[in-house]
Amino acid sequence: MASARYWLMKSEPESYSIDDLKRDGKTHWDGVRNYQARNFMRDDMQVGDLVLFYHSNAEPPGVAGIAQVSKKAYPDFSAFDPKDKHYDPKSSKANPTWMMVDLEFVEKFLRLVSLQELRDHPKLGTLLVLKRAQRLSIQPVEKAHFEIIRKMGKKG
DNA sequence: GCCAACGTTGGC
DNA sequence: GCCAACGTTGGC
Repeated sequence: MASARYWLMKSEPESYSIDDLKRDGKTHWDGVRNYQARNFMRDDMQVGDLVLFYHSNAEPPGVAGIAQVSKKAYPDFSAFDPKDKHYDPKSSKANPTWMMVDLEFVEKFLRLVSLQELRDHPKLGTLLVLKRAQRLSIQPVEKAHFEIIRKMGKKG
């Protein structure tokens, strides 16, 4: 079995925050409509992979906590529902275009680790989320970077 | 609210 | 297959 991977996944806290995940315990990550992000979920995510839960479009934006992949990729049923915001008529049940994974809550950081703090950290230079206009909603993260950010979130 | 950057669409 | 137009993301 390949070793666990680490990820960063963005969510707008107004639609789904780390507190929502804490309340729910787990959730399905529906609504991803970007091929690169889908491929990460479909091809690379394994049960047990750890995820930095990132609040985007927030004040301030940053990493709010940690989640864990609890179910491998399966068809995103929100694409089949004409009433759903993320409905995609090109995706059929017989041949689904879009996939999702399930995430379960692991921990909420003692404090939000802001995007600015990530930028200021000397060892996080290649972290993808720091790149200008990096819009990808699911990004791979190096283990060393994951550990640094987790530690930042555990300090007051 | 602005707008740069980027992915997708569709005309040719 | 090119590329302009368009829609979306997301920091500021």
